[in-house]
Amino acid sequence: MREKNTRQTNQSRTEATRKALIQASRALFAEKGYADTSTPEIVKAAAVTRGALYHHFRDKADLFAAVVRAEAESVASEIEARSVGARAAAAALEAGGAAYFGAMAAPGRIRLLLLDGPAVLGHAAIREIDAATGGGALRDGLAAALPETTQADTVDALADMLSAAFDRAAIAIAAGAAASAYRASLGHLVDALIGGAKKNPR
Amino acid sequence: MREKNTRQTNQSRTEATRKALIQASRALFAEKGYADTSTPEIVKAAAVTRGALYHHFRDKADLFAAVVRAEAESVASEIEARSVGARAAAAALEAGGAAYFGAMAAPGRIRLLLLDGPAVLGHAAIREIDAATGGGALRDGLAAALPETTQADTVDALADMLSAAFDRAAIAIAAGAAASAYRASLGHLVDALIGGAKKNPR
DNA sequence: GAAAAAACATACAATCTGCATGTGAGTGTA
DNA sequence: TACACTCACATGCAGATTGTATGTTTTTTC
Repeated sequence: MREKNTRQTNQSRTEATRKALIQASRALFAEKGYADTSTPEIVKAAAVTRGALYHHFRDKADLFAAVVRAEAESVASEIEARSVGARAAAAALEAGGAAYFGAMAAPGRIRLLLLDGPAVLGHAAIREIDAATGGGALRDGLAAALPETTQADTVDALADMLSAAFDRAAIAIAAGAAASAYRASLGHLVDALIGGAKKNPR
Repeated sequence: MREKNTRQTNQSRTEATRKALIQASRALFAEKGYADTSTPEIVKAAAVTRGALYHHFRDKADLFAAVVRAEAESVASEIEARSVGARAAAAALEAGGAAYFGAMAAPGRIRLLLLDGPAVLGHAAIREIDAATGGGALRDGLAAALPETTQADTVDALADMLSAAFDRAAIAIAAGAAASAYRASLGHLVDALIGGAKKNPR
């Protein structure tokens, strides 16, 4: 008589356990932050033991990294789904920006990706995750919008800083600032950037 | 026979203890990060007991907040000292930016102010600290450079995002990126912003 | 100069993290 | 299909950390 958990392949067991841990911890990390979320709490929510956690993940930070990676992928795919179309470069940038704000409005994302992520994993790691998921989109869009004579490292730097501006705007909006002011300023900024670059390429 | 610590006023005792704690913990927080710095470690470096720490500060985060405040004040005063002169608005922004990069090059500042600060104290608290120290300078400089018709909340948003761009540039440079590319792009961006705004105010 | 308050000092309870060690369910192999 | 072996957990433990509760020693006040 072994009705429940009849027969399982090792792979499916692993997948189920990892998924349970990532989902449960994502909710807790998002709600209370990394530091205030304990591993006993996580495994309780995931209906798993601490042994399982430390079998699949090196430590608490490693589990957190998996959560952040998954979240970054979700954001990237949401943006991609929402910003199809938009042929012209400037319009594409605006559409991508709007999609980004929409995606970052999901509860907990700002804390996961913009607050705890950099502090726990380091800026370099976050940068890598971002590059591996949807990070290149902004850079490519910007490169398309700027004159071809623009140097590659200038585009990189510009894309990086523009990305930071987007992040800050998302934070401000989430904190209650007027979204309209930030959206307007951002459009303002992108227009100026593209327009200015066209007459004064470096 | 009590030759050392002859006679002390309460105020001087408090000042000395707080200073010792803030200085010692600043070094440790900067080097190893907030999470990896323990209070026993801090009080040992400060030659003080944990009792003293918890007498003067509510908890570890409260001490950290004091460190961050002091650091923000240092940055603000350094920038102010370095960027005197520079009358024209655009030039003042450039000078202020250069001074900011210089100040943020001091070891540990990026971690304190841009990584652990927001994660431990929250974005709102960091924002407040920034506003209380040198945060207004960029906003004022930008307001002077933009046409007077620009709406106030647009200036605020623009200043906020520009500040984020500066922060990101400082992080990238500290991580080994080419400072020249970021400086050039930033000048590029500021010029475009001011130029573009003049012909297309919102 | 005694009482009150401030500035510590010490001890303790509650957690938390990572690891070491033990156990049973899959898997490869002959 | 039996047997060794690996993988996926489960449990218990050691060390460390945080905040607090409770003394003790200086200052300060009356």
